Amino acid sequence: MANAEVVQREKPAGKPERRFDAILDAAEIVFAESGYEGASLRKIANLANVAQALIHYHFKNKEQLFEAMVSRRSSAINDARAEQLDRLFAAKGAPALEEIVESLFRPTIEAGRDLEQDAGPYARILASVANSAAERDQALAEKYYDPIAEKYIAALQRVQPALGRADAVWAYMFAIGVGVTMMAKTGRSNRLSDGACDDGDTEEMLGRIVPFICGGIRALA
Amino acid sequence: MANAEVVQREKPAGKPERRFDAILDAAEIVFAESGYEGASLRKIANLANVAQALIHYHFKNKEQLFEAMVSRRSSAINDARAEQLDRLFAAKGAPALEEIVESLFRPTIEAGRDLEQDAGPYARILASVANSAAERDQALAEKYYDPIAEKYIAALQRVQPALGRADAVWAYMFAIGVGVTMMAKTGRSNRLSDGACDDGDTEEMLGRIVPFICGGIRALA
DNA sequence: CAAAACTGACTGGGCGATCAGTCAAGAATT
DNA sequence: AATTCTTGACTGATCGCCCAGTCAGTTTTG
Repeated sequence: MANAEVVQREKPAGKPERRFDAILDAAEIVFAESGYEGASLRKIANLANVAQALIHYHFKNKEQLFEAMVSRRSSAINDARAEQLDRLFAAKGAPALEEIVESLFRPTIEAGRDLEQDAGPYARILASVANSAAERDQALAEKYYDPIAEKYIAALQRVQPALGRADAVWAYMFAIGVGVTMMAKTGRSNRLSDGACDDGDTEEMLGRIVPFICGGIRALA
Repeated sequence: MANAEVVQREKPAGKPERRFDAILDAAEIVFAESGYEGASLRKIANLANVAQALIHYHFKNKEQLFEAMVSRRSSAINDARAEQLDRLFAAKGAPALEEIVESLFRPTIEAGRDLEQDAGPYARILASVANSAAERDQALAEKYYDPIAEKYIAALQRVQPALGRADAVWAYMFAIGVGVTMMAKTGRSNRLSDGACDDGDTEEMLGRIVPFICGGIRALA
């Protein structure tokens, strides 16, 4: 899995929409609500209004469909992250810690905007991949998320020079832990607060997550 | 599901080990490594050296087996938490924030000690339940973890009076987010740090998690 | 000897995957 | 300009497998 390249047929750029993307959109929704094992290719094909065999035609098998879906979203998210990070360091030599942390989460929130109004189902998939010890999920995390993680760890050390390399890694992991859990929007905070803490209100949530994480990082430094 | 009581046969207390617990132990391992959907009763029965039908005899079906497993561990963990929390407030009127946060995590770490040396597979199950939006998982979180959450939210407000109710709920959610992700021990921090940050070394990890979370909470207050 | 613990054989159903084809559309041939 | 050819997109039917759950019957235990 780790070394298996995703073989995707290239799709004609501006051409009249193949069902390729429709399958990925459906996969995102079904995988998000049922998990990898719980999701069935039948449900995905049905939601995409497509014969089940077409999934195998485009993506070979379930595992590669899953990877193609992760690849599509993670590329969009991590490109946006890298761009924001570069811009922050280009504009001023030393951006605020808050700006870096915010640039870590905002692209994930906006990743699902094209499908629906909220952060979308992908955040839940991300949460399950990030928290899973399964070989398949770890391989995906390594392939699609470790490179950007390196950049953020370095960035944290630049703006908080008191932070050792190990502490910067811990800090990054903790930050991802908070972010990923909250983005999954389980509705638990709403329940525990009688509605006062709405995890569907991403702006309000981000307004608490960012200072929390920055406070935590400064405490480590 | 939310209202379905778990019907468990009571087992004779000190009696010669029924296979009841052997099934739960096996379930813990198999559910942890494959998730709810991915786990099969056949694998569990096999690991427990038991006929598959015995699982149905003791637990009725897969869902109730899962709940029984969560119930067993969460009771042990949350009883220990409640006890430590009470002791902290009984000993001195105002315990340190650090002590409260530590009492939140240590029982989870020690929960798997009887099965093997490390925090055990249950932490991974906990992570998947906590981060899942599936109705089944949310119902379990509400039933088995919301009561202790209330206690911790109140405790946080007592030692940090500047913290409003909503902020205390956010703080608790963020703390759980960090803890649950890190306890799942995916090995990602080891990979990102070239071994410097070992998520298997629970003591070292806890030594970073506690100050991080306390720093975050103080930043919110 | 009765009740509880436990088993092996079985069932129906959903699963991922395969395969032989249909179909539309652009390219090549006439 | 009308034709056949080629190719990539797509489908319906089907296969074998593994799943959760059932049940009639056997063993163990108090």
